[in-house]
Amino acid sequence: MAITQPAYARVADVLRSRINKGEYEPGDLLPSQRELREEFDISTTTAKAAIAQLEKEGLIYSQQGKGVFVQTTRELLRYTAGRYGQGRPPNLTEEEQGNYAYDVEAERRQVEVAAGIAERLGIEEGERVSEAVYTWTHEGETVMISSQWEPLSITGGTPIETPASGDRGQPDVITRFASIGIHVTDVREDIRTRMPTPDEAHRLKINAGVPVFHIQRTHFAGQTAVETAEIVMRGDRFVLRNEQVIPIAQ
Amino acid sequence: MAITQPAYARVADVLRSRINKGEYEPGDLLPSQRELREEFDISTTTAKAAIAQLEKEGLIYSQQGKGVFVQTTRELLRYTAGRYGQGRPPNLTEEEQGNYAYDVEAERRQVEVAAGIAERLGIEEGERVSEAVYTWTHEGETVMISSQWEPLSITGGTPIETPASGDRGQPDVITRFASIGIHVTDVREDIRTRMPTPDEAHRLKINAGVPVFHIQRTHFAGQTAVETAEIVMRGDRFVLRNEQVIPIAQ
DNA sequence: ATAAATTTGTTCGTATGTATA
DNA sequence: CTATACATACGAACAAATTTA
Repeated sequence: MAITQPAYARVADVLRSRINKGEYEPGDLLPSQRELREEFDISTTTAKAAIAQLEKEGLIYSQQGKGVFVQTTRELLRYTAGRYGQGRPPNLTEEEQGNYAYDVEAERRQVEVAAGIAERLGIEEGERVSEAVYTWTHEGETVMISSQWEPLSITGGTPIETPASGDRGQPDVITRFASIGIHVTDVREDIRTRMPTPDEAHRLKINAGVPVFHIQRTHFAGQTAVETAEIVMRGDRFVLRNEQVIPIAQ
Repeated sequence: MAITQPAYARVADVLRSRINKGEYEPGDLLPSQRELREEFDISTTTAKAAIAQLEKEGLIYSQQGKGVFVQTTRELLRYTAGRYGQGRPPNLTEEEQGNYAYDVEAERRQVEVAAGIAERLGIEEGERVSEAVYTWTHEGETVMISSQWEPLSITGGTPIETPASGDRGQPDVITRFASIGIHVTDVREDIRTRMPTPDEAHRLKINAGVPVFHIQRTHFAGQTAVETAEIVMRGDRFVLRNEQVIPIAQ
């Protein structure tokens, strides 16, 4: 039971319902602050507060000099779990295949491992690891950034010492390690969601009100961690899909 | 190359670095707006802008009359994919087991199915379905809300016509359907992240700057969808974990 | 190509309301 | 009851980005 709603909330409600009814479609320009002042007989401050409210909800975003727009949420499909690093899922339509056409830029170096990563790899802090930083773009848009670490005690001196990008730009950890006789038995992923850091928001050109997926992934060969990665994905461009086949007998 | 940073951004940077350095810990009270005005020689507006910036990043939240606090991010572990509806994962520590102690409140009714849900169930809009709405609480805190639909053309007249909550409050779809001779073969989940709607923010008592996981799950028996659900989880309380076992032979 | 107009971004100051200690 | 804290709201001015004339 709201006693009396603040003016900015009332204006936000009206705009939100217009968006939900489709009066303003994704990408459309919303009324300017001046128009809101006149239509609702409110001050600049209140108009800005209404805009800020809908920005926090991720419904709209504003651009200086241009105006306020309804968020677009073009989604790419991405498979989680066993699908990571194993290329595209099977049986995709042509349109879906386009969604898997990434461009990847990579930077690779050898460094001393930081504490948190060392723990995930089960090695001592300061040990040498290969580090690779990837930037994934789709249709000119940066949609994902990731970092990857592998202990040089495992890959050092082998042909896979330097992490490589596969055909589709997707570094296939399992195949790479298999090539030196190490068979990955498990992949674990912890998936979180949060708002981007200022740096991430800048690199991913994320609009206000858009969260990110943050995935920590580790490949295991038996009890030994052979690779771990941090993956940050735009929350408005990805759907993580899990498909699990249930064994027939209980 | 930032030419000159706005005053509010500079203040936000200082506060953010204090939080990251641990000078303010989760739950701690930050300086009041009056103190910020004095410390940084800024106006009310600028102090509020700095606070708003860090709220958008999900680092802090404010409470009228009390002050501004560093966000706490107590996490519950939750398994995705095949784990849904199959109880707790095995081999949990005592602490982790506590994380699975949910209380569930359920409302159940029979309704005519809406368009979107009908499509996912592969039935006609307006067909009769059972609908169940669950509210999941953990230590007195609402952490998840979900809705579940099953076609009455499948379950109507059977002992499982009314969706039931299992031992741990987790309705076990696979076991329930098995009891009437229907064997679930696949579970599909599409996982999205977004900011909560005002209604969700209210029901989940979510602080500013905290996104939610939004999961659409469907259970299939062969080609037939037998159940579908919408699940909304607090993004600051859940980690979705995937563990995938890789077959030995390629 | 330039200038003017439009729009959002930043910042100031002030006043009042509401929740909490 | 009082003081403190954040929330809401008004008005004004200038800056920065963009569009329009």
